[in-house]
Amino acid sequence: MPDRSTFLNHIAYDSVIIGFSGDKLKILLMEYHNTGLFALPGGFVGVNEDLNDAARRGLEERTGLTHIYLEQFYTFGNVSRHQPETMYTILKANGVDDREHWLLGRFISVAYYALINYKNVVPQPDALSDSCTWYSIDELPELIFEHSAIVNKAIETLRANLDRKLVGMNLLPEKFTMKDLQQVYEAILGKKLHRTAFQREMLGSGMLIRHDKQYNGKAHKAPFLYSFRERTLNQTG
Amino acid sequence: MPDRSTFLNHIAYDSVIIGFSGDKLKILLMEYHNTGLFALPGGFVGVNEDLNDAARRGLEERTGLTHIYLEQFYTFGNVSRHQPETMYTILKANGVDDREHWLLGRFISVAYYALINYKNVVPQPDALSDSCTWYSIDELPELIFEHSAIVNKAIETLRANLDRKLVGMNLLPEKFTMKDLQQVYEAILGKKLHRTAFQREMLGSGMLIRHDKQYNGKAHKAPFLYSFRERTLNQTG
DNA sequence: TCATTATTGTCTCAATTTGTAACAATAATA
DNA sequence: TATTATTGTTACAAATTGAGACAATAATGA
Repeated sequence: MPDRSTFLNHIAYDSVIIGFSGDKLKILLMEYHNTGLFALPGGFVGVNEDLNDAARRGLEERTGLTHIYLEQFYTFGNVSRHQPETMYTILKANGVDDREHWLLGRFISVAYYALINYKNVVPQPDALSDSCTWYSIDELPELIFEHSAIVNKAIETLRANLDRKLVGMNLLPEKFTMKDLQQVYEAILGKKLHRTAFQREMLGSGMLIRHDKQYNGKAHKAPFLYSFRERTLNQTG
Repeated sequence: MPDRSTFLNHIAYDSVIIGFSGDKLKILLMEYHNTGLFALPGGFVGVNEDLNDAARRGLEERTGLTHIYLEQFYTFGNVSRHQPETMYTILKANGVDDREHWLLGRFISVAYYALINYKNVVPQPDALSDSCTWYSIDELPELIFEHSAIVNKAIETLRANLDRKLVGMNLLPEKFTMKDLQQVYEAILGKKLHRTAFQREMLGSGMLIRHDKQYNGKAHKAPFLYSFRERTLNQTG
């Protein structure tokens, strides 16, 4: 249980951890013990810890991965977010019955999104929650606080940032086909793209390296595998 | 002097208030009494106040304007930002000699930028400062905390958002010439644009309304005045 | 009154980029 | 060996962009 004296009061962070599988974006959600309440993974900022470091630490604790694309995108601070009853339910379900607990106060939440290759991840529930699982972006359960709004704004931001190239490379494995890459773009933009124009643009950008072909046992021409020329990570700050 | 009990501890906001005059971007800075210290205008969040409302309230107090384009763009929370000695200097210069004052604690700062027509503004110093003045973006004095980094990131964000059209309309008066508009774009992008291509793009976008000509007494063809088709304001949140 | 000056609005044309389709290449299969 | 389902490349029209030419003015001043 987080201790009041080691964290900055009134400040939290929440992370929208985004993965990609086949054709859909997925998000990591936590479910709290015996409550049926779902939330984004998040945490608090140590009194001697940089804000962005705190978010990164929390992400590592949750996913076990250390070098991850993480970007701060907005800070949520509406009074209506403050739902002490909900938080009290969670605390009580964890054996903490304290009406004066510091977590019942009002918190401002700094929101981040992370992009990861979801096959590499074994989600780790924290002390308060009993599951930490991937959910498809279009089949999310109801979330506590204003976490649904946070997810929506994360997707919106991701869309707007797609052209800055950093996105695809963090959602795919080291090597991938042109079709894989196009599916990532389509999942983010929510629309179909023209195959040959997409291929031309990607090849023309010079950001891809072509490798051997991938023989996948299907009855048609085998696609090339590609990787990104340089991995750019740790965009926080 | 802000009171501890009426504001959320550890949380502040700072605003980069951007105006445009002729050919340069300008920023509002405050100078604290008898200290020679410069800072961005900022403030704190009331215990029952939405974060974005707090920033807007502070902006109104500072400029006297009520309908202003205001956008949250990043939250700064590095430990190195915490400089209690600097804050103590400011407090002491204002007659507050209290080593335990709440403002000496560590603060996370949510940063906003605002776009305004700077001719409409009469800057209002607050209780702690004795001047609140426009400075050219390329002639800023040294700023306290990490306020210089905040300014840089604001300009960077503004540049990235320029294509979303909302920018120019908030930096110019109701009616303006095509040249005025081009100068705003050039000041933000930091580079010259091709006159006729710019004109074609702006006219083609359909976002401008053409009005009468402006006879400015110069020995050449008089330019048309334009206005934006719809004013879009209050983008916070 | 009339040429001069500085700037504006429009037009033209080439260069580049984009949208769309055609087509040949090729792994596996029957 | 023909068939099938893709993939990589090429081709070409359509649209956009870059850069300049040029005519249309407001004021000035001879």
